Order: sequence, then structure tokens, then C-alpha cells
Amino acid sequence: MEPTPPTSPVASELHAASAPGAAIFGRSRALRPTGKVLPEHARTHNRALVLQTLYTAGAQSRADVARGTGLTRVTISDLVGDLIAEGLVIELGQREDARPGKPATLIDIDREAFHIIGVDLSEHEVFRGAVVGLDGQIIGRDEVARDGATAEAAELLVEQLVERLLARTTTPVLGIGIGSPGVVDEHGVVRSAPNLGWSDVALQDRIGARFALPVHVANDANVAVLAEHGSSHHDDLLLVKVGHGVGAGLIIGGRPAVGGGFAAGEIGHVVVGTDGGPRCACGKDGCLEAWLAVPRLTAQLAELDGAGRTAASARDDILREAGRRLGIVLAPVVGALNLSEVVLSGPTQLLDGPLHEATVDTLRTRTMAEFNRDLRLRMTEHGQDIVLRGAAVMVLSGQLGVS
Amino acid sequence: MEPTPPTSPVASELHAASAPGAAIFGRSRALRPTGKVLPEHARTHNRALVLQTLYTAGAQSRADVARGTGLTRVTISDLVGDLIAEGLVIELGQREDARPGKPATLIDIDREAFHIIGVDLSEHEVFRGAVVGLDGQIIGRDEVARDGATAEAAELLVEQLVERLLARTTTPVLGIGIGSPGVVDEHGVVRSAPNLGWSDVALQDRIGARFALPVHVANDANVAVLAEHGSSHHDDLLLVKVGHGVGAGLIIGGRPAVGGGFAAGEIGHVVVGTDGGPRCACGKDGCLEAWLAVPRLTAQLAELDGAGRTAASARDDILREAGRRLGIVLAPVVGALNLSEVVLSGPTQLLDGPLHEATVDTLRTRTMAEFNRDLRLRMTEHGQDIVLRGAAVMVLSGQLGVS
DNA sequence: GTTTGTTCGTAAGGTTTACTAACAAACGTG
DNA sequence: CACGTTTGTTAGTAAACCTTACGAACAAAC
Repeated sequence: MEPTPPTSPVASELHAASAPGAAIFGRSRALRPTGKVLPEHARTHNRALVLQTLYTAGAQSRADVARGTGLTRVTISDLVGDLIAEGLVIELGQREDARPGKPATLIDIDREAFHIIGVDLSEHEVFRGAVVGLDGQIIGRDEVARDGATAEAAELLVEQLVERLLARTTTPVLGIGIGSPGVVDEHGVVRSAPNLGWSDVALQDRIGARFALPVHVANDANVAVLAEHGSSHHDDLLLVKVGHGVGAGLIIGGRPAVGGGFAAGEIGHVVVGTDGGPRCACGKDGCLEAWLAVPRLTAQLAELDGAGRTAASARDDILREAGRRLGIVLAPVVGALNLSEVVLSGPTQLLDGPLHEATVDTLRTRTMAEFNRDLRLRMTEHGQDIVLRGAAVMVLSGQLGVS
Repeated sequence: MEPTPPTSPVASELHAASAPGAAIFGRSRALRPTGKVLPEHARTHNRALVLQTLYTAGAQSRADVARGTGLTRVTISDLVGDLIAEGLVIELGQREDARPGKPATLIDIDREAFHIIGVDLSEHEVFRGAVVGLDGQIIGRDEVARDGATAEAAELLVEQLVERLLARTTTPVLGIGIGSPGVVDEHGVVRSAPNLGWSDVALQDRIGARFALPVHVANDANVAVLAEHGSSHHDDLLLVKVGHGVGAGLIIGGRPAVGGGFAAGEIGHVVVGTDGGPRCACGKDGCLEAWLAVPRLTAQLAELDGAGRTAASARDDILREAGRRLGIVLAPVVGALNLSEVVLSGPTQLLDGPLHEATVDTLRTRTMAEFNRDLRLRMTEHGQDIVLRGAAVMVLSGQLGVS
């Protein structure tokens, strides 16, 4: 019954008195900034709806779009007129196939009209970037070696990389998307990225001011899950990104989860199981990262090699145990959120095999089959480019409302 | 690399081919039913915004509401005119305090104009219900003994309880909110509630047809977290409801999480730890419910008493271990979602004490302090009425857009 | 070849919504 | 008492989407 000391990161407020006179529901809560809705906002929404329809279903007639959206042909013609004037949509000529009635004029998003810059800062040795098309196709790549650069030097490298990528674009640029390690807030400020020596770095503002383009910045795993959501039909999914560290990105009910402190997905330092485990850099024993991070796994496998040609099963045992640990951490999350899809991203030779199998097995034995029958666990199909493509999705979503 | 058998609840789709010709992002996904936005929808939104403002901040002038919402005085007058005509808002006369300018006419939601019926089906022996005011105050209670009724008999009991509650109302009824155990879908169909012998019971339609009133049905824990969200200023919170079983409700980014299969929050049968545990009714060993459910805890404590007057520390040990197990399951969820608040609901004499302390301790030692510094773990302040009040919030939110 | 029915895209006119501008009423202040 | 301030309403305007109507262009049936 004693309150825990206030120094504790998890403090109890059991006995905190509520404000006197406050209503039972809601009155004490800060006013929600839901915001008014003006006619022009409705227009913006419907405009995005047209783009989304074209983006998702491809070239079609105005009448098709009208049927798809529920708006009238008249309104669609009006909206499409705007979009054509802006260069976002083009007419493709008449439909070929033979059917009764006036032949339709096909329209589509001009998928060659804009380029997007995607940047991935999540790798340890190199900053990678790409020029990405509206469809997600990678048009050109570039990268800069990091050479241990931190703080201002690292920021300069990002600028340099973006500049080189912009030089390669041949059409107007829709925006710049950046996936950064660490905790990133809603304004694209990197609150904390220890690896890069960043703390409260206003990357979005800086890059935006430098290149006069829309910029979106988010955590690398949160960016990666956007790429996965784009190519999945699930609206509740989790992506686990295994690299130098272990992080996750979540989509819940079709929307990215950010978390109260912008640290959603930070599962690398959650302790796994009740039987200890390897000592982690953070000081605790048995963190997920201590079991699963790539350096840890490769080191363990290298030890095996050093001890002579052991049976392949020893290698498999190591990977299987890592997979089991991942499953143990994921089980409560899968259960609590009733996820329908979990995706793994990272080195295929490590993740795709015994590790993956063990995770599947562990999830199966530790969750309720009845509720999670539809759950799928799979490797990403985006490979190494997942953050680059996710960054493009982020820009697409932010600038056009398409996602 | 072998795909797991299709009978497995967690199946691998590692090698599933994507549809040929599908675009890299999105094209393969089903068209999102985002929906068009018409001017009247904007109107509805702004109307709800006015109600929300009044509900949250209390009586004020039209001009105050205009400043609070960002809409103009003219628009607010128009909207308020509608609301007064509908009987939702009333004029309270002129403001008393002395200041320059024309004296303001105070308006407020007519908090006595409507009653809400709240029903809680989560208890084992009894169905409880209440007439609830718009502010959440409980105006009258009623209950029916369940006597083990299941299937149709249980449905009839619900109808009977609602009928008796309606007879007690003295004003028009805004709607009926029901918190049911089991899995409930978006249309208020109880997909599965083993305790009540329900399977695909269209409770919302049935009660709605019987009483010709708006009805909202959801899972009991998901309903309970609405009550908690109403009196909290956190937009990422989890409520753990400990009773005959163990369930949870989540609010993520201010919205309730429902899950792909409508089973979000079902954490009772997630296995805890890596050291076995008590056999659970579901067949697995060491489910959270096997550690934490009230029958299990009381049985363990009763065994103690039977063995003679043991030290109080033995009782504390049992509760502490249960709390530790809860912390172990919650740690990955708290980490993944970066929750800012976790609330416990259930018997105070069991939860509020060593159990609570142990959960706090365990969460502290198993998550990253840096990310979860602001996390609070506390008992609910709604006590036994949490589902009844949550049901009222659900109706308020569904019918008026107020939450 | 003609008629019929269908489909597409556009034009005209009406309704809803929220805005700006302007004003009367009612108050405190100097 | 003149003046500035605040409130709430009236009048007119702009934006957005709707319904209705129509010409153009086609397939199918006669």
C-alpha cells in the first residue's frame, strides 16, 4: 500500500486525489484538439479519395471513380479537372475494349510526374538513399559512408546525401522521407538517437529549410512498417526490424501507433522470459536485443566456427533459441492487439529459417489459437529497401493523402 | 525453410507469391472504405465539436464556444440553435460576473435531458445495470440473478433487465450500452462468449428491435477502458480487468483498439514466463489467467487459511507473484505501444497492495526506463461501476460524438 | 440503314455550409 | 454622458456537392 518512490520510472498514482468538482467523465481532460471541419477540408479529403482510388485500382474512367468513391460523376469531373491542372493526373485516351455506350476516357495518376527522395539512416556504417517513383520503383540509389560520424557531422552527411539524390531527379520532387534510428517526434525532431549522437535534432526543419521541399521524418522501424502496410491488406500489423538493434513498427486499426512519448515499437530492451539471459549493453539481463540483434547472433555463430566444424544443428539451435525469445516477447503483444500479421525485416540468412520457425512455434504455443487463428508471420518482401520504400510511402501519404 | 502446416493457427506465408502485375505499394490491397465527405458530414462533425466543448468545459457563452472551436460566432449560433431545438442544449440565463460589453447568455448541454442505460454482463452470477446521467452519475441500479442461465435464457434476462431499467427512467433515453464478455464484433454481434453459451448472438439488433432505441454492444474490458479514458488525459492506455477471467481494453492514440478478429485485449490465455506455471482450463500451463484470475487467487489464499494461521507474508507472497506475472506479460505491451497509463480493475483487496507493487516493480525492471519514464500504473477510480459507466461513455460517444 | 438503349462527360441550377461585414443591444469606464 | 467593448444576429457571399438534363458516341436488334 506504500506508494513507490517518485524516482521510480514506473510510479504509482494510486492515491492521487482527483481535482475537486471535476465531472465524472471527461471534464477534467484537456480539450481535445479535434478541430473544426470546413468545406475546403471536405474537398481536400475527397481529392485524396480520388487519388487513392486511382493509385490503388489503376487507370479507369471518371465514371469508374465516381462509382468507386460514391461521389457523383459531376463532382469527380470537377475534382479530376483540378488534379489534371496540377499535373498529378493525366488522360490516357479512350478505353479500347468494346462495350455499349460512349467510350470512356481513361485517367490515371501520372506515375512518372514526380519523384520522391527516400533516406535510410538506420544502418551503422552507411547512410543510404534512393530516388523513388510514385509506384515505389527505385529509380536511382546513392549512399554516403558514415565513418563513425556523429552529431553535426552526421547531419551534414544527410544533407550531402539528399543533395546528391536531388541532382539525379529528372522530374519535380514530391518530398523527402527520412527514416532515422531513435525516438522521433511528430514534428520530425529526433529527440534521441544515441548511435548518431543526436539529441533534439530538428532534422525535418533543417532539411526542409535547406532544400525548400516537404520533409517527413520518423523512426526507421515505424517507417518500415508503412512500406509493409502499403503492400498488405491487413490493418493491424507489426514489423520487427532486426539489425544492429531490434525495433518494431506498428499499424493499429490502419493507423501508425506512435506512443505517448513517441517511443512506440521500442521493444529491444524488454526482458524476455524468467530465466535470465545474456547481459545487455543497457545493463539488464536477457533483453530481446541481447538475444536477437545481428552483432550478437553473428558473434555466437562465429564462436561456433572457431570451435571447429560443429554439426549444423548447433547453428540451428542458436537461431531457434533467438526465434523462441522473439516469440515470447511478441506473444503478449499479438494477444493484446489481436494482430493479423507480423513481418520480419533483417538479414535473411539469419531470420529466414530455424529462427522464423521457432518464432511461429512459440507464438502458437503461447497464445490462444481461437483468437489468433488468422495470424501470419512472414519475412518482408521489400528486403534491404524497406526503409527507403517506407519513406516514400510516408511522403505519398503526407503530401497526397495516399497510403 | 519448410512452411508450417496449414492446420497451424500461426501459419507462415513466407513464400506466397504476390499477384502478378500488382504495383509495389498498395495496388493489391482492397480499396479502403475511407468514404466520401459531404458538407453535411462536416456539419455533423462541427456539431459534435460544439457538444464536446460544452461537455468538457461546462457552461459558457456562444462566443466562448466560438473561440474554443475556431468556428465563427455566426456558425456557432446556428449550430447551437439546432441543438437547442433538439433539446440537447439549454440556455441558462445571463452570466453574472461584471465585465464590459453585452452580457453573455450562458448555454450548456442539458445534463438532465437524457438518461442512458448501462448494462454489465461480465459478472458470473448476476447481470447488473444502471440508469446513468449524461455526466456519468448513477441515477438508479437494478440487477437480475443469472442462476447459470445460458443461450436464449441469458438473452431473455438481458431484455428483462433493460426493460426494468427503462421503467425507471424519467427522461428520454439516449441509448443503451452493453458490455458483454467474449468477442464482440463491430455490429454488436457477440461472436463467442463461452460462459454465456453465446455464439453469433446479434445482441445489438435484438435489443434495438425490442426497445426501438440506439444500442451499442462491446466487450466488457473494451467498454471499461472507455470509462477510464473519459476521466484520464492520456491517449494511450490499457485497462486490465481481473475477475472470473482476465481481459484488457486498449486505447491507442485516443482510439479504441479492436483487433483484426475483434479479439483485442484477450490476454488471459497468453503464457507468462519460461518456467511453466499452473495448468489452465484452456490446457496450457502458466497462462496469465491461471496466475491472476480471482477464483485462482482466492483458492490459493483459502488453502493458506486451511493450513492454519500462517504469516501474513505467505499471503503477500502469493499476491506478489501474481503481480509479477502480470508485469511480465505487460512489459512487452507497454514497450511496444509506449503506453503512458495502465489501469487495474477488479477486487481491491486482491489487486491493491502487494500485487500492484509487484507489477510496478516488474514493469520497472523489465522495460527501458528512458522510454517509459512517464508510465503510471494505478487502480481504477470507478470501482465496480466501471463497465456501467463505460457503457454510458460508449453511448455518449456513439450518439453525440462526445467522448 | 435505322432504331433503341446504354454509357460517358458536361452544363445549369439548387441546397447546404460556413464565412465576412455590419449592426443593435447592453454593459463598464472615464 | 460619450466611448469602447462584447455579444449575438442579420444579410450577403463563396465553396462544395447535389439533382436534373442533355449531347455525343457506341452496341445490339430489327
